[in-house]
Amino acid sequence: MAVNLKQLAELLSLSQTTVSRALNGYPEVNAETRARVLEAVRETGYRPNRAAQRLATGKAFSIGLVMPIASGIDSDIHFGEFLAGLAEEAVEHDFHFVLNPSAPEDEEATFRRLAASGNVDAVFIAYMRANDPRIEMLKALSIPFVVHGRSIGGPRDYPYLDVDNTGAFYDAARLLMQLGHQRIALINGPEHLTFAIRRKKGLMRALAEKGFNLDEALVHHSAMTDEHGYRSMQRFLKRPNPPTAVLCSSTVTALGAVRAINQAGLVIGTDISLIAHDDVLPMLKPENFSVPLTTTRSSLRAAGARIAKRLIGGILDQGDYPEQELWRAELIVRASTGPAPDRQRNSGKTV
Amino acid sequence: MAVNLKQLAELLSLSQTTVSRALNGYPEVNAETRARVLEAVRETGYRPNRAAQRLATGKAFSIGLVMPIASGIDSDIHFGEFLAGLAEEAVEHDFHFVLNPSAPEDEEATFRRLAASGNVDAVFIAYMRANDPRIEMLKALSIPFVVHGRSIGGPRDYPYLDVDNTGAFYDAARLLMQLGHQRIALINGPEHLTFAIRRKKGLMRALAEKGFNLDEALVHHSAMTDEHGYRSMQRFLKRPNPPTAVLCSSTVTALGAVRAINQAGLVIGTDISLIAHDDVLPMLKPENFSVPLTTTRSSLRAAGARIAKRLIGGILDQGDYPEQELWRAELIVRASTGPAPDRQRNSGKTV
DNA sequence: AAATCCTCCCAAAGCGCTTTGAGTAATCTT
DNA sequence: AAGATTACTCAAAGCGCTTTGGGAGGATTT
Repeated sequence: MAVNLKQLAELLSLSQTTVSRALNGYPEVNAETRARVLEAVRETGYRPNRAAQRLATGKAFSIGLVMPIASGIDSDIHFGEFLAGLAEEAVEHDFHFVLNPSAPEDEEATFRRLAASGNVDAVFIAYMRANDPRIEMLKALSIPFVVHGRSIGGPRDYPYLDVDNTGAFYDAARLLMQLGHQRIALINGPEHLTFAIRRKKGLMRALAEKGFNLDEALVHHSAMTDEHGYRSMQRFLKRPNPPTAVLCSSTVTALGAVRAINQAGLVIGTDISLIAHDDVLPMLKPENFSVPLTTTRSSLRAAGARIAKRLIGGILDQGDYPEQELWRAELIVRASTGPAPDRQRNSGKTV
Repeated sequence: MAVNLKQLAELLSLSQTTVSRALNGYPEVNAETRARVLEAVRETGYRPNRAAQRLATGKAFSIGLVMPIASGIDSDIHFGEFLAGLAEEAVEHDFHFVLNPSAPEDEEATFRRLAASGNVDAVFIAYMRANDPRIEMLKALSIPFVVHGRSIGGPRDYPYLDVDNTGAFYDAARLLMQLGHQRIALINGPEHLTFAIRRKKGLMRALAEKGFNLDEALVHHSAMTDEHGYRSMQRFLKRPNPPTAVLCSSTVTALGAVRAINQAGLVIGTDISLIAHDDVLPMLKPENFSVPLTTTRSSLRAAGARIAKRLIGGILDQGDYPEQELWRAELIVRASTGPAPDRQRNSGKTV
């Protein structure tokens, strides 16, 4: 059924060498010949045998994934979505994964083993922490890698793809402040993860610009679940001087927050404004909330696909990708943001 | 650095053939010689080159995973936990994964491509539905597979690993009924998935044995999130004749249910009993609930590891595993179950 | 003592690709 | 017109393993 290179060469009355070169884009082959080869490939459905390629090139055509299994980092919905993006792109290029569940304390050994095994050409890491030791580790092992996120502190010259979390939450906060909000709460992700640190920073920056300080009591850090969103919001609302607006690190936490707000009898977009970061989770669209959510949007799945693309491009020496990418999140205004209640009354008077 | 077979053979003054046979457990090699080989392997740290093995044997040493990305099936915490088990075992045997995200409508094409690619020796599937078409599909493609769960209807002779969900919830319900409960609610998983169907059946069976009927109003189906657990429980409690006990399909939904119960001012284990199915999620231990939960326990991670073991064993023609396994869940009684309120009053009188 | 059978080991072929090192014909220099 | 380039193409060597088809030597049979 399946043809191999030898048969294909025979069919074309060419040598294997030439066919191989034609396929792999080497320059020393006639354009016309290359076209003939490509045509034959199409007709026969020829697919190079990966095992043979592996053996001949020494490349593994697979990428390593070290899955943190710490109790803090749940392999949650966000991770699954990201993984889907990675896998989508990988499957396209016929790349495999080596999944390595690893407790944080075994991480170094896991990386070492992975690098030594020759089973992967590159690895991917995420869930960056401040001064994350993994970057140095991977550099020392001199195995190509791309990280999703960025460390804070430590080396600066390493390949990453990150969302401009500071910018996203700065933009969001600024919008809220333009609407007159001053007491802005933050339902953030786990405290030690850099994306959460940066989001908080974005909020602080926006506040500082207008001469305000962040009230630490209005910042909660936790895993990004509905439940935590609910509890955090509830606690905010119980305060003597509750916030008039809230930023959520995920539409998942927003779900809980919205519930708490509704339960308190408040109207979103009027009594309280809410902006969530939208990872573009297929089952949780901000436009489907009872009050459509204003969001900072950046697709996790797209990030996964992009990282896979870079990883694979690097392994295949093809395509030229920037080493460091910072994606800007889009601020999309929907109905969950409105003028701050005080100001609303004011403007009512002046009109 | 890394030795290969040739060097190892030279070192031992043996032929590659003999060394290879010694390593792969062929009988025609002297026990003493084999011991020498094994010793040399230990000393040199020899690891066979997987690419070469692939090429020589035609095996891929990797297993395919078709990840459903339907909006109903979130790649949730349960899936991550299962995957960790799979991966743990796979990494042990140096097996790779081919992750295939696929929408349900593309499933067949995905399987077909996967089977034709020769990139995997076997595939794994889960989230069984009633009359699940995938079993026939995989049989037709004659690619080895193991399913997590069981279909209902359709062929019966296929390899699976399942938890006795009917039995688990039967046992749980029976315990409740022995405690005097008669109105038992069920917070179940998605309605179309077979594990949910079976759990409901287990409850019905226990009720029927004592001449009771299941009140359909006391059964809710949904994705197993905290939020859904909360809402379901809340709705149950609002009913004119609320249940005295509830079964939860996951400790995740139990989390929400417990919250709703507390909020209603009821005491778990006294006013209302609760039994949850415990998948042994590391971050959600039933014994850590404010009132430790009575559970039916069966580790998802262990199931993942077991399936990987069977898949790999089958590929390597080693080890003899049963084709069909039905794991019995343990019923572990903790503090969340107690006598039904009515009966409690009665016994109060009689004592 | 010859014939047969094990037991243990080996040389060599082959898996399907990439890559090295040449080689041929056509084109360009001088 | 001879030598130097250029543009294509090829044969063959490997990559590191498994597996086929023997084959030597000792033990067992007849």
